[in-house]
Amino acid sequence: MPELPEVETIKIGLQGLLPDKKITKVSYDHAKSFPNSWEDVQRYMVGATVTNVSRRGKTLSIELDSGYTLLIHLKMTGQLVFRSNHSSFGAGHPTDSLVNKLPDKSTRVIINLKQSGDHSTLFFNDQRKFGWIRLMHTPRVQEDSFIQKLGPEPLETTFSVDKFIAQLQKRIGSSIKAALLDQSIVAGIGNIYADESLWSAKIHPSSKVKEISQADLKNLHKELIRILKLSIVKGGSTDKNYINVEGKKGSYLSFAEVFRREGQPCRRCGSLIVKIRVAGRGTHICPTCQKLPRRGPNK
DNA sequence: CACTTGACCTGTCCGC
DNA sequence: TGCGGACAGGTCAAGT
Repeated sequence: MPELPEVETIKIGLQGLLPDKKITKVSYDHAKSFPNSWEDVQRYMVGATVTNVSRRGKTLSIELDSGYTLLIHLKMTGQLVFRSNHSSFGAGHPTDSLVNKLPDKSTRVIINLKQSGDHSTLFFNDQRKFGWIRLMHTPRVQEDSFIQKLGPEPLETTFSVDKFIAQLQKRIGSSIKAALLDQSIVAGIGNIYADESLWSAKIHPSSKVKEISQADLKNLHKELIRILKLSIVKGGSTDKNYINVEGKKGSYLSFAEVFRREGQPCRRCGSLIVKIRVAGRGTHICPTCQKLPRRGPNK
């Protein structure tokens, strides 16, 4: 579910909430959502204080002063929601807020926190159970195979056009959509931002990487960065499940040009947006703006 | 080897 | 209203 802008929004939220809070209790049952042993959780997590929160691609890290780190991937339906139990702590939440309904049947992990007398709770909810939290020794996070495979961060200044094009050479025969979704090419792009950036750059998602001109790839690089930044400003995209740490939805989708806009007019040319299937994923395009490079229909 | 397709889960929506 | 099937933003193993 969450892609880079959503995870970044969550990271920013947690950065303002978690550091200096001490973990007092951890409740969990589903082994796949949180595979660490009860003993390890007691030893390295309970009693530890949060020192930092960071993001790499779609992965979040919550660093603890015990020398351990919680590595978190939300996959499709994961949510991290924070609730302060201290009544004078801000205005609180509306009574019908999702925040007040937690825990619920999708809650996989509950982390209780404390800071100078103020109690709070971080809920990890995940309807489809694809997401995970892993407690690991901090020095080993960088060597973790999942983290190691990740490509460059698209919002870092070192992510140049040349870097982007060089990365894409690794998937030269794939469709550009499959290449964008490959986390080892560029970290953090998912279905929404792949579709949106390809529309902006007027590239058909089924185009093979090798068929796309340098000029178009250069443009795609620019549009991708622009869109990711814009989405972060808008608090990310909420299609069905995504909410931030306060339980609030993101607003980027109201700015989306193609994603979930099938049947509606393209804002550039007026043609109706259609939904097709590329790289096994639902894919939204403007059939007029995004033409396949020469040769007939795709596949 | 390069690339594509299911499987992992649960919930929802759509057509009959 | 009920039921079957398709589909959902991610990733990896298995398949071509």
